[in-house]
Amino acid sequence: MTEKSRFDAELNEKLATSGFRFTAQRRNVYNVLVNKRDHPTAEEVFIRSKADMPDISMATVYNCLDALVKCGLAKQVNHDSTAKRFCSNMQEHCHYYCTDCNRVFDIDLKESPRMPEADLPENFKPDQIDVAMRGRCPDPACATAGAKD
Amino acid sequence: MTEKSRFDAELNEKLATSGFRFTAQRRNVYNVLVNKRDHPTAEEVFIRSKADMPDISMATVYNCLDALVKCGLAKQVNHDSTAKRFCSNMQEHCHYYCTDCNRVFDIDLKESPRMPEADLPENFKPDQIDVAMRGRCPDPACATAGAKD
DNA sequence: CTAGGTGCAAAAGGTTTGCGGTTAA
DNA sequence: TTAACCGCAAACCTTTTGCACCTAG
Repeated sequence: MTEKSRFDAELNEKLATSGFRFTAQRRNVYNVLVNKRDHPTAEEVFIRSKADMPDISMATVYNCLDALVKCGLAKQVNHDSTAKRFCSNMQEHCHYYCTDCNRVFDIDLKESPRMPEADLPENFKPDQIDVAMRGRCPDPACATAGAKD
Repeated sequence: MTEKSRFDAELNEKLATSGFRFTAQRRNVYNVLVNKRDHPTAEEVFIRSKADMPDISMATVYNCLDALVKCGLAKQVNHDSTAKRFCSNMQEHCHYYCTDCNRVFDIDLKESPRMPEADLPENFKPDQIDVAMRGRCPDPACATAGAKD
């Protein structure tokens, strides 16, 4: 099986499991997310998708992103900004938001984030714990940006 | 000093420190945030503010919320939904998002969230770590909502 | 064949901006 | 006195929706 057909087969299976059809647009959008994992906004996905598929529409990009989130191939990332961003890294990780350049970085975790039972009021039982960090990133332009604040 | 004038004095000082003026609208908006700490959206703040100040405008509510965030009296909370929410609890705490009723709960932390140096790539130095949890809240309508999913 | 997906255009949130008048300091 | 702030309305940006056509299964 070629690399390309394996990509398609895996995407197809995940989509089908959640009752979604496999379409060229969904493959294209998923491909965009996987190829450059920089947490693009829907608009950025739209622009990149048009490179391979000039007639794709914004509404379809939203539809595709929604389907990918629902079938477990992508996650929404909620930044401070208004537009939602998308992440195709489904491994356990957390996000580092650069307060200077606004980029979002994936940070792998060596241990799962834990929330001691003792800290939780009775009957709060989280399914999921997200850790987000804010600070400057190592890019020299940001790391040395102190003066301009 | 009465309770009311102490509230005003503290607000005034925080605003002044960041170069903002003390206005009746800002007092009103801050009062709304402090009185009911349920993480309202800008629109909800607008509605509640109008109870005491019927002529306040939406643009002013945004301006006031922005000033309060900038002078350290409130924080933005980024939910999954589109509208930003606001939190006047400035103590270290984390947020629990009920996946059923969408309410946001403050959870106090007994120890600070920590991120072992070892987990961070070189030169990432977070100023702030946010922990968010998702799951059902203890409200009976949510806690027993499994069937309808 | 047909339910689900697509493209388009219009509408619906949510937030920001420009401007003339008002006000805190 | 005057820079900052207010209210209003229009603009802007992001996301959703309605509809006629198309296509995967």
